[in-house]
This record gives sequence, C-alpha cells and structure tokens, in this order.
Amino acid sequence: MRCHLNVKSLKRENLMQKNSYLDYKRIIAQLVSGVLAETNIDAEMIYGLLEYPPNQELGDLALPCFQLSKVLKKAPPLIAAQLQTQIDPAPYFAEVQTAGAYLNFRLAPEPLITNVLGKILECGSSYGAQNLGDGEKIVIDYSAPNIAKPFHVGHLSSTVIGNVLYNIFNFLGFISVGINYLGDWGTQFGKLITAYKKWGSEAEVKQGLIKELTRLYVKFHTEAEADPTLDEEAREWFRKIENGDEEALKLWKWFKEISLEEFQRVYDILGISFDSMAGESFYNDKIKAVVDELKEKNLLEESDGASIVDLELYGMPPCLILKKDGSSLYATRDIAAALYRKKTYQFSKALYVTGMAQSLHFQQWFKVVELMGYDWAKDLVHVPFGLVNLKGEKLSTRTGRVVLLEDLLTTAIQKTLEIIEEKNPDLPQKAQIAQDVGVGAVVFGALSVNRIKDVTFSWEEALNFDGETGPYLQYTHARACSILRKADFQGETGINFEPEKLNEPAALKVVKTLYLFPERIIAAATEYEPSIICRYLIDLAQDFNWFYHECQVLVADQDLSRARLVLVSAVKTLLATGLGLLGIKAPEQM
RNA sequence: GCGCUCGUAGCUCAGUUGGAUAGAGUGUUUGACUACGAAUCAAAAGGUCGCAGGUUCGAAUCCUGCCGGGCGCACCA
Repeated sequence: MRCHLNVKSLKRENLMQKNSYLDYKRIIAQLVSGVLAETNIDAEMIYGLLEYPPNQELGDLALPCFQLSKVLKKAPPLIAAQLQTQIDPAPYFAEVQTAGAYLNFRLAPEPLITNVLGKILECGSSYGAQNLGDGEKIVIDYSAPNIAKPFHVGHLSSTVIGNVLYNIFNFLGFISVGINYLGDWGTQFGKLITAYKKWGSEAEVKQGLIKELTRLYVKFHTEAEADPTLDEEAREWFRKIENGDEEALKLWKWFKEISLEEFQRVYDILGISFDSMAGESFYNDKIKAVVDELKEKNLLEESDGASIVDLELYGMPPCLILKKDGSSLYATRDIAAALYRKKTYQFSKALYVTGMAQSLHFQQWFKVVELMGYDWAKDLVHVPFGLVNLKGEKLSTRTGRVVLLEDLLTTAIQKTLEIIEEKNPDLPQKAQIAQDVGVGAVVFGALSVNRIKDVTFSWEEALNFDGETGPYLQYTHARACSILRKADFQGETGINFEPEKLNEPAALKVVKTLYLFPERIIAAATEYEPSIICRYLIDLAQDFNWFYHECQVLVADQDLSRARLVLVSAVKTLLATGLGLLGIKAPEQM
C-alpha cells in the first residue's frame, strides 16, 4: 500500500494562492473560469484539467474540454471553439488555438522570459524555495545500517533517497528531522559476542575492524547450522546485554564504535549527516511502557505463548509484540520509537525510507498505532524502494556476495581522476573534483530511476559517465560556468537585458524548461520521488546543450550577448540548486 | 495458498489526476572539434506498451482473469 502525503489539496491551494512564482495554469484557470462564470465550473477545476501538450507545435499548455462537456452539455470541440473566441490572450499568451477538443495556449515569449529569468537572477540559489510547510516538522527515518555489518550498496538507496527528501522538505518550508535509526540492538549481537569469544581476539578485531566482525558473524552462521547450541549461547549473551552485564555491554559498545567510525567515513564522502543517531538501543527503556499501554487498551492477546495484536479484521497477519520469552521485537521498538518521536518532535509527518520488503511490517504497526487511538497514525508513511541485487542474485553478508559502498565510491573517484588526467590535466584541485564527480555519478545513479524499481548492480553501469548521468549534469554546469567566467558575468540583480533577443527556438525551449522547476520540486515532494528531480535536470541540461550548440553566447552584439548570458546564468543556478537538493556537488570546473 | 510489487525499443528506463502521432539514454550505423569545454551535439534504425477481456468519447495508465520476474506472510530486522 502506497501512502500519500496529503498535499494534493495543499499543493493546489498553495499554487493557487501562496505561490509567488509565475503560474500559467493559474492564469488560464482564471481566464477560463471568468468566461464560464455563469456555470458551476470554477478555477480550481480548470486548474486540475490543464496539461502540457505532447509536442511543441500544438502549444505550451492545453485545456482538454471533454470533461467540461459533461457539465456544459455541449460537444467538446464546440466548447473549445467558443472559449477560444471569448478569451483574450494578451498579455500572457501569443495565441489561443483549438485543435479538436483541445484549447491550446501558446505563451507570449517576453513576459515568460522577463519573469522567469528575472526571478531566477533575483532569487539565486533560493529560487524554487517556498513556504509550503510553514515550519511543520517532518521526521525522516533513513539509512539505518546494521552495526557490525558492512555498509554495502544495498544501503545506498535508503541513505540517498532519505537525504534528498530531507533537502526537498527543508527547501519547501518544512523543518526536516533526519534520523539514522541504527540497527544496534538485537540477537545478532549475542551471535557476534559468541563468535568473538570462540574464534576471535582483540588484536584481530582491532586490525580487521568490520571485515573481521563480518568474518566472525559469517562463521557463526556456518557453525550454527551444525551446532544449534550456539544459538542458545547467542540468546544468552543478548540477554546479558539487556540485563546490563558488564562484559557484554563493553563488547557491544566496542563493536558499535568500530562500526560507527566506518559508517562515518562513508557519510563524510557522501556529504550526508543526521540530526539524530538514536538507534534501536535508544528505545530499549521505552518499550515496557508501550507494552503496558497495549495491555491497558486491551489490544494484546496471547498466542502460542507470544503476545500479539490481532489484525485479522484488517486482513493482515497478527503483529508480534513480545516473544515467548518476553523479549521485544522490531515492531515493538518501532512503535516505541514513533511514540517517542511524536512527543519529542511533534511531527506533522513521519517518513520511513526502507526497502519494499518491509511493507507489511509497516502496515501492521501503523495499524497498531491507530488502534491505540492515536489519530496521527495517518501521518506515518512508509516510503519503500526496490531491492538491489547482484547479477540477479541477492546481496548477502553471510556469503560475502556484497559490494561495499566505500569500495564503489573510491573506485568511482579513482576512475574520475583518470578521466581528468586524460582530458583536463591542468585542472586545479583535481582530488576534490574527482571526488565530487565520482560520488555524483554513484549518487545520481541510485536516485535517477523510480525508487520502486528493483535494480541489478553492475560496475559498468555504476561507473558510466556518459548520457543521462550525474557527470553529464555536472559537465553541463561546468560549461555554463566556463562561459560566465570568460564573460566575467556576476549575475547582478536588476541587470537589464532585452528579452526579445532570446527568441530563437533553442533559447525559448530552455526558458520554458526553467519555468517548470518549482512545480517539479513540489511533485518530487508530494510523491516522495527524487527521480522526478533527476529527470527534470536531465531535461534542462539537454535543452541547454542544444542551445549551446545552436547559439554562440560570447558575440560582438553586446545586447544579444548579455541576454544570452542571463539565460546561461539562470541554467547554471538551477542546475546547481537541483544538484544540491540531490546531495550532489556542482563544481565550476571539472 | 494468501498478500504486495514490477512487466514499455536489443539493454536501462521516462511517460504528469485516464487525453492528441508512446519518448529519452545506452548499444549499432553515420556525421560535427580553426566557434564560448567532444564527459558534448546532430541524424538513421529500433515498439503486438506481457496476454485476454471489460469500463470510457478516449486506456501504457482504471477494473477482472491469466502468464512471467521480485518480495513478504509468528517469535530475525
């Protein structure tokens, strides 16, 4: 079940009223509803019907009149034709044409150009930012790697998708709270301690760090297949951790520190940070209260010795709260965490960015929170994404079939460095830029496809820098910067330029794409879908590169040159802003 | 078995609340660096939108069934 943020209405309301950006849909909605004032068709309905035509020749915006015909009891083409005669296109539209049942609007270039480019120059890096959130808090739970296990490419999606949502919501006037819900509790630590005591040593762990911990963890599983008493022992060690046994706690803390240091290296490379690192262990002392509350509200039942919340009424399997031995499960911890976060942050939305495999789990405990009587259960949203596999096989820590994220990132950086040596050997700060571009390629690759799709990891694809990739966007940005640098263009506000100088199709196409930026950002937020921004930036870069090849910017005609520089500057600004939202650097040279 | 999810060009994917002739990238073939960066651009070729019904003025999109892939379904997270 895909939950949706209730911003559909918010979106429309804000675009209709608060939006300070040029909004042609609003203008058309008002024009058309003005003409239809006698009917019960209002501006909001028209607004919702407007769409972008499939190709440029038809126009820039279209109103299909099929739906209107039901209300007006007239043939759609007739409605379109009548509207056409009654609407005065000036000053925003160059012409209004009909094509069958469609009423097509062609934008007048000058108001568009003046408005969009002027606003981008004026706002700079805050262009597109809005106050839709009005300071409401959105808690975003993402990344959440397991302690003592390697940080591999499977963790990339959650980490970067969560980070983008964090950025977007801040950009739109919400206050994002980023939480890294570390997997730092549970029987796997019992297993690890057992393995450590049997086959490990302090020196080896200090030497091998996570690799050594992983080796021990894997060994535990292979040995436990033959010897089930190991599982007993592991449970016992975990019980000791829970009961505060000194030796057990000491080891647990040590393993956790080792892991956090390694994770931090990866987060530093990615440029990602969190507001809270409260992992599962943090909620340990908050579980009892949840269990008591569930009992008090008569939601808890006994079943095969375990305590459950029955969800049969809702077509779901029961939600396990306590095991036979009385210890808690992950749903219990998630509920405790949600209660704590609600109390602590007063969020208006809580997002959980995890794999799709956990969908049922989230549906179950969301329902339990609802049954506990909390109306904010509706504000809990699972943001799922597809699985990463390796050549069609599952990633597996136990069998070692994983690609470490750090290896991927350093390889990408290394490859970038080689390309720079080959193409641009005099580039200053090569190392930094190689990191920006290499990491950008990996991050963009993880964000660019619809998050629900499963992906097969391939080195070849991850290290491809041609076509629709992060480096393509960065290259386009660097190119734009290069022109501006040569012209010594500062992008001062209030600069005068002549919009009619940008009348070529290529220039106009770029401006029209620039215009779409704010609404694409909002779409990415309402759908929790970073790929919408990726897609948009690719479109923008493609349009700009076409313009780049069509139109020489640095030309003798001062007015023409200045107008084109303004356009280049605007593209540069939005590419940088967009990449920034994606968590990707936009170097000025590469 | 039940549930969730995906199936669009050789490959990877877009396709806006159902709307006009289904679009990119990559790969293949070809062209463009004495023009602001060739990590670029242009052109050609490439599709029974898994299959079959249904709803609708209109379906890649919604509904039903089937086929195929992935995932989940009691003490792991």
